[in-house]
Amino acid sequence: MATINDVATKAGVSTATVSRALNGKSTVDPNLVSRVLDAAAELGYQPNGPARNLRRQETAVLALIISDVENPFFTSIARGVEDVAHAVGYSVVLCNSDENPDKERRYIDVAIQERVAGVVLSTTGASTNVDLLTDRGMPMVAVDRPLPDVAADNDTVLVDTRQAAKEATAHLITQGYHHVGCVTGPAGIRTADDRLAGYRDALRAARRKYSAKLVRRTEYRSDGAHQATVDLLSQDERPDALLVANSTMAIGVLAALTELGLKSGKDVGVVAFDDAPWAPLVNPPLSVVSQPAYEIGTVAAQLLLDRITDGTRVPTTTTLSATLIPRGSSTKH
Amino acid sequence: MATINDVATKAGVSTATVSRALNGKSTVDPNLVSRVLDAAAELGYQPNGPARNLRRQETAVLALIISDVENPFFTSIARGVEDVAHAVGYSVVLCNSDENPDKERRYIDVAIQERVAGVVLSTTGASTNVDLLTDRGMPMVAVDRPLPDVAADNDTVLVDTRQAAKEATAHLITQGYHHVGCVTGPAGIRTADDRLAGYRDALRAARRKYSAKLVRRTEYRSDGAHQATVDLLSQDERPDALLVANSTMAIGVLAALTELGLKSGKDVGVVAFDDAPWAPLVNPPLSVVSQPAYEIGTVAAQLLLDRITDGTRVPTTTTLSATLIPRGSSTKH
DNA sequence: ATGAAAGCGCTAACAC
DNA sequence: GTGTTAGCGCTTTCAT
Repeated sequence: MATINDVATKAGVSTATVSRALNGKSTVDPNLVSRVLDAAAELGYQPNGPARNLRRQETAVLALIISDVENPFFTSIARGVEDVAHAVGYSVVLCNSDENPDKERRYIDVAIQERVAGVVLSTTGASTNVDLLTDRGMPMVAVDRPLPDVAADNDTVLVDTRQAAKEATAHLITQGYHHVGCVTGPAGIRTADDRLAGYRDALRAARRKYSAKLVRRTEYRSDGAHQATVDLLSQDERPDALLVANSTMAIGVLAALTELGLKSGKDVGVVAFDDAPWAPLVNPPLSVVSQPAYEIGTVAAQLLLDRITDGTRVPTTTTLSATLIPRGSSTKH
Repeated sequence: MATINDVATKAGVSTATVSRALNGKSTVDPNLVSRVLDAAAELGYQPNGPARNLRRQETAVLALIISDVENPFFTSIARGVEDVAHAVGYSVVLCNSDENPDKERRYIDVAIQERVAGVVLSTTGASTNVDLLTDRGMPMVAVDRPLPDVAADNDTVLVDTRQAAKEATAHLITQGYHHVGCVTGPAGIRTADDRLAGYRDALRAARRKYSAKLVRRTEYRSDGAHQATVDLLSQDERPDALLVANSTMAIGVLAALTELGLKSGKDVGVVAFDDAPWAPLVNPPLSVVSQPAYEIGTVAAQLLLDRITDGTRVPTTTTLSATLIPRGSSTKH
């Protein structure tokens, strides 16, 4: 593969001149510039990234570590990050941690080793090595889920998911459901905990008693939620409505209801987090809590880029709000 | 950030020994090994990837260039690629070309510049620079869509989408629909063309006449399909069934039917490509052509890794088959 | 404005 | 088994 040396020889100039011409740095004689450009084109020259990065001690790539590429919420974040990054010449590498602390750890190592310019991280929260990042002053921003307190003191972009969960639950209560239950993610995952907390807030505000029997916690996955729903509804004390913590889970919940011969809305009120594209299509249409995922991505990317250029700026926490979109699945008729 | 030099000094050995100890190459005295490991741990040493890659002239990262991160079909492919790659210590960077030739071109450049070990590409097909890849012998495999003939002669993993489209259309005809229409992607995108071809095959086999009035081609997006559906159904000669080319489009089609007060299955038979997780949930459940997306990914990754280790192996084309899953949306009652 | 040369951090010959 | 050293391809002083 052609190197800068080949180009220099072909153009009859020094490598320094080639470098300058190609990067538009300092001033180079226009004649030489075009000679260099021609030579480069003829040789099909493509700069060697690793060499350049090694020398410059910097890269124009951001790492985005998320927990599930198959979840539309995270892919929307990804798009937001990408759009902002690309606009200023950065590339984004997407790393899928699969809600698995080991994979997350591994990707953090990769990010450090590849000396990426910064990372956007949605942490699983459990015993990871985020401190590796913070310790060496790697620019980074946490999204969707804050870092464990130890690390703290970094830019963060969150959604006020607790408040949203409270509103969604209150909505179900207002709609006349008497025993609202909750299907949320594993303990320790911040969003899962917050949604549960918001759910409890609403019960308290409405003077309903909280019962652990109406709550299930499982992986943020369809099948876990499916099982949990069957389980919840086969008890004596069964819920007549459910707050569901994300759209992947909602699929499992709705499938379970259908199997059990129950109609969402009429028999069991349902509100789920995340406005998946299919939510309006099911029958009845699914009521959702819509999170500004794309915006999370754009804001995070912007913060990250800012921090890369100015490492001293004081860390901020941005909290975006979610909106309840009531549809048929939260009305009895 | 600590370098190999710091570790060497701290451990009282040469950098070569550190390198050997850390990489498990050749044999190093066990005592020295542990001294090195301790020193490295104490310093929080993380190897410098670019430096290593520059020296080794190789990287353990694969690039996966797909056209839509938000499409479950592609994210399943991504998972397949990832799982195989990770098992052997490779990282995967996901690049979203957004069905945009410019972005695709740009990502191909990035892949070359970063000297990735290989690339898995689902090309938009239009005037791209894939030849840059093939010209310099970059290991690569095309998925979902073959490369333009010029480039050719590389590993390819496809789905027999034409055959599947034919079967799906035949199924609709068998179910008693008389005027089957088709909503597919833009001309030039191979999968879109093939699905249309399969549709025509089926019409021919059933001795139905083909009418351009029953066909619409739009972006592989929900809103395009929405518009197309409204358009198709507001003609005099209107279809009573539709073959839809992917699940993103299916969302638009189903939304349009609902708006028009039409019931899928009963009023308009529908079969869509890709078994999205929500497909069984809509009412009636959506009949689909299920493509083995995850398997496309695993096969492609395996082929790519093979080729990386043995550049001389003769290129193969693997064609996987899709399966029709009939559900309620393709029955009149 | 241009060239010579040093050096980023690492690995792999090559010596010993 | 270990150390010395050259050099991967590039950018960037430092001269001129």
